[in-house]
Amino acid sequence: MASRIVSFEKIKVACKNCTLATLCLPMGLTPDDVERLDAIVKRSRPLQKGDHVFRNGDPFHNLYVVKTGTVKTYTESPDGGEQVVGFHLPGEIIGLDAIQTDQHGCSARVLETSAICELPFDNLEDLASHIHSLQHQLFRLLSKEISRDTEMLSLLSKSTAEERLATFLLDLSKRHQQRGFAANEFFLSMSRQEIGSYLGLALETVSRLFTRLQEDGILRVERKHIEILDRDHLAVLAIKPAGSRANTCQASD
Amino acid sequence: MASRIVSFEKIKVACKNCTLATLCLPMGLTPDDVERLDAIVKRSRPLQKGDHVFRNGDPFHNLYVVKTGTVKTYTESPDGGEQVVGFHLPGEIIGLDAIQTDQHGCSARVLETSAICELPFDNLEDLASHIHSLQHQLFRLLSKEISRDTEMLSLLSKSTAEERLATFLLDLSKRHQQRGFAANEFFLSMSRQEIGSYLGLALETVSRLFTRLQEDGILRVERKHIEILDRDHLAVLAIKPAGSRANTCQASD
DNA sequence: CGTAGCTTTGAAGATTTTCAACCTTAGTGG
DNA sequence: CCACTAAGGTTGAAAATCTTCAAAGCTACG
Repeated sequence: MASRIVSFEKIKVACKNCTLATLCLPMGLTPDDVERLDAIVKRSRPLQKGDHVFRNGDPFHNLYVVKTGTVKTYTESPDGGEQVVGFHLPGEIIGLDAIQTDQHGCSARVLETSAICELPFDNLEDLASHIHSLQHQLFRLLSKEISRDTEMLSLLSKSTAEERLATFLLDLSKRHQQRGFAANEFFLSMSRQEIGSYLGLALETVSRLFTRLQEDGILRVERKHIEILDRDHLAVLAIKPAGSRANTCQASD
Repeated sequence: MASRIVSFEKIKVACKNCTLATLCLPMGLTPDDVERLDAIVKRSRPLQKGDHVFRNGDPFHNLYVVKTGTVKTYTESPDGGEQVVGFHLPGEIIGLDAIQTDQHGCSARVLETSAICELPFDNLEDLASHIHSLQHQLFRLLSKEISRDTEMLSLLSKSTAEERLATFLLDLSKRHQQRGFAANEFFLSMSRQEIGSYLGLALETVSRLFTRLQEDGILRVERKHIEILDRDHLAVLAIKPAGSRANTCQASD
């Protein structure tokens, strides 16, 4: 009983191997459990820019953890165009939407050379039914993804182009920071077009906004390199755009 | 072993009591399991139009199953406005996004007199770690919610007002049908404003679109009563709006 | 019957998209 | 080493869609 809960440090070490920080950091796992979790993780070869992690329609076997690099997930329009539905940074898990159908409902492609780990879901499920805290952690993980999507949804249905881009940049910044990178300076691994697709804007609109934010002294933009100069100002734009265009209902009571 | 898997019929009967068709129908549960599942469900009193199921910030204890009626979930803007993030029909489960934070991240209010069941999540989790198929079903449930959100996200970032409304109506229609109601004729329990908020459109735009779809012979609209007259045409609008405004990327390979 | 709330409709205004041209960067091959 | 090309990015002007503001109509409910 005394050593039932392993220290965070030990978990971190164990997880450094499996890149499962996301999964196992906040749990109380025994060393034994960690070992078993570690045993089911497969490290895949590094993927090159443009390679697919999985494609829409592929049978579902694994969840994937982004170890390094960036992954975009997207759906295809009937006319062959891509609709970006997410960008995924190191430590994030993708493929969660496929559990339901046993088929991947979108495609995932790496935006730069990336390392991706595989998590065979059947094994994970088995393990979860033995390790209660792992089960709980998985529920939380799925729930978190739902929260993220809901937030994004709320963003897209409410806001102006400016608010969308500001929110997008702050979100990216936060995620970089959580992963131990600089909060106010980072590289965009995606193109203006991909950002536009994700935010529901034309690529020209994205470009113009970058220019404007730079003119206003809020950002420094140099192609894909972004520096946030005035974070507070950016945060204001993210909440209330210049001319507040309100699609919200006034409370009815 | 012979009677390990209970028949669908028996499950249906058991579930009629607890409105858990969504949860237990596709599973292989023993009669014993069903009983245990049934035992943790609490039937709440009927809620009146405008009552809250839960509010943003409430501590998370239960998931909720809509038994009859309609529920809207929404977040509040700083300025007091409401941003609708979902409409929920009988058989659907709400509160899934709160697992992660132990707090509800949005509010839920019924749009008409509704019956809502409570599912204490702690109990559900305990049960899931004993019943493997229940665990699996819960994972699927959460995954499905993610898929739904992703689809919605894809819709909002891509499309024109017309495409959004057409998709919205087809989605509602499908969900009505799945629940055994008429597919081409139903009542909207939400206002134009709420639809607009959900779809990211001004309420006037929604109203105008209803008028136009009626003029085109695609719908019959009479306040909240909707009849779909030309489903195929509506489906075309949902995929490719009149003047295809494309925020999609052309595939780069 | 009258008021309150929702819906419809019109016209003006704003934001965003589209089309088009041009610029920049990086990579390739002569 | 330089010119050339392709891809991505920027910028401008016109066009379209959607929102906003305003007013009037309809329904329901007390």
